Amino acid sequence: MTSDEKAREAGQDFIRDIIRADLEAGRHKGVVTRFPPEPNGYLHIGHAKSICLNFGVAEEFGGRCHLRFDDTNPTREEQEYIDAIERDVRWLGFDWGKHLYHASDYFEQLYAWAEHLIRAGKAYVDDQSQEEMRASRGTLTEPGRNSPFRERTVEENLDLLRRMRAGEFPNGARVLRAKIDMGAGNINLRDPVLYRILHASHPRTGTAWSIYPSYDYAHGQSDAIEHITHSICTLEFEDHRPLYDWFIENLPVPSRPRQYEFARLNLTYTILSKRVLTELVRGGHVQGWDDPRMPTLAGLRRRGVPPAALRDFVKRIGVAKANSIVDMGLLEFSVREVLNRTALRRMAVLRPLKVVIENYPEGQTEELEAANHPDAPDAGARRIRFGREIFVERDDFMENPPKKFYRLSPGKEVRLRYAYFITCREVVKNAAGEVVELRCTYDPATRGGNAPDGRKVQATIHWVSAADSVPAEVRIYNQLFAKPDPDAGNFAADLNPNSLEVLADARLEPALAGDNASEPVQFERQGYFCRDPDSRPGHLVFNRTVGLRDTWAKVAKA
RNA sequence: UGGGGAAUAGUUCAACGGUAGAACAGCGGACUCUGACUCCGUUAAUCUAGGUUCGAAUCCUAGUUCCCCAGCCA
Repeated sequence: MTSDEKAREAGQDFIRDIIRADLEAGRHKGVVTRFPPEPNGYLHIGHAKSICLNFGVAEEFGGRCHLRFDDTNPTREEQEYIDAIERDVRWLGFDWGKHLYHASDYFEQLYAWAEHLIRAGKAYVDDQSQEEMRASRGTLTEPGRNSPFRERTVEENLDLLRRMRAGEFPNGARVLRAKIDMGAGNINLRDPVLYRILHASHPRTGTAWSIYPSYDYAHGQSDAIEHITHSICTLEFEDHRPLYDWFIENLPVPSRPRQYEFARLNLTYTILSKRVLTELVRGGHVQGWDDPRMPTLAGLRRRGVPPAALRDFVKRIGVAKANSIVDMGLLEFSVREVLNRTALRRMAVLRPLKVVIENYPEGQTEELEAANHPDAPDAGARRIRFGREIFVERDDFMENPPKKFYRLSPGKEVRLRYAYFITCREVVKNAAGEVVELRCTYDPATRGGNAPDGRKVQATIHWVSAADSVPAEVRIYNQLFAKPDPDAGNFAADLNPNSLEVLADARLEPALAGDNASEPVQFERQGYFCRDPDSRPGHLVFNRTVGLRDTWAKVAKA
């Protein structure tokens, strides 16, 4: 596909409309975007929306997208996060090529521009304490007051800034502020801070600096240095745009980027806030950043969500300026959509119920053929061993079934997938009255699953051989939060106590012990699963990525 | 009560003065060796009130509701 074709196929959101118009008007030769994470946490699905937008737009319009770390605050940034972010962006399917940058790459230039602003009388060093600054900033409805240090001479400001840089003052002693308008309705324009003193070691610049630029001061100028054409960010930065523009207009920057804002992603039953996700990890509410219940890319990956599903999801939700909350069900749809096409089929019994086939000769076994993917003959088939004793799913048997229950019950005949028709003859219970075993008979004429006499069964159920299946632990994940709109301010109260369900006694068909560990599989009639890295020889662990759509569950509930 | 934004089916997004459309969800049906997949059908929306216009979701006016901003976080 040529880039013209790609551009035509590009989505129809307002960002792409703007870019299309800019290109047609000749305002830019090409489009350059950037994804600018701060390395203070792991990326989550909300970032995936931004990554797909920035990299997607660049690709569609034949431009490029930079990965730039917004590493201006060494007190909360770590190398671990830098590594994780690079890994996650790559995993999502995007490549920044040689365009890996850091705001810290520009510290020297940013500093030079700070002196430039001082010389132009547009910045000054303020000695007020943090409390004094807060008090003089005014409120949402009242204007602020000018700092008593606002009219220092250029020489004094230059001297103080240089000594700030040299590390002569303790943290918090002074800041460099832009001289804009303490009476502005937009609080971001009330002499914002450009530099603060931070005696902290930076992952990249070490202890070379004792002052660090603020986001507002660093971001736009970094964009300009990289010749970013469209600087796409989220809605909360909308009222920073006048400040973004002020710096660009008052500094001799090499290009003229423009900022555009879109609504960040919100998803039901989860919280997309780095602060909350960090607390979930640090507070031990989850096992780590890659806990499969986490909406982090690392968590989704471990859960078995394919990157293609995330990209599909992002395409479906669109890009707009209205705050919204996307139904988690839509993500699940995208996951099933991709996995249904790609995942090989296997049989696994999550909650085993033993079945003895009374008329099947003792000691005899045989091999039956099962398709790896019924809709994709190219995927081939594997052979599975059948014998006198098998396991079926407990949920597939009911002693006193309601009318619409098609599966096994006393006297009822069903098909064992790829095997035989069996009929339930007897129910064996323990002293507590619990069903512990089913005695069934099979029809040898139905080998492979078809009756020569053409008779039908209402249900086909999955099974595994008792002798040949392998034990496994299966982890079922439910929503991390019990409410569709958990309170980020008090998230612990809304946690779902049943977000993790461990099934310790599952039985898998043996192929699953040998299959390529990273491949997703469908456990027939149940859902999509993947092997968890916790697996060890002799102890397999599988994660449920997402269940199959379950119409029966709805019928049963009604 | 300052500044900045946003309001269209249950949800998310289109429609850019000319028949309000899609996806997901829902409902009904067909098919089926997965109660899956697939296919068919179907319910369902322009925040309110005025105005401009032959014609308004779209333009104007007034209002309503919701979101963001008072870090030396990003």
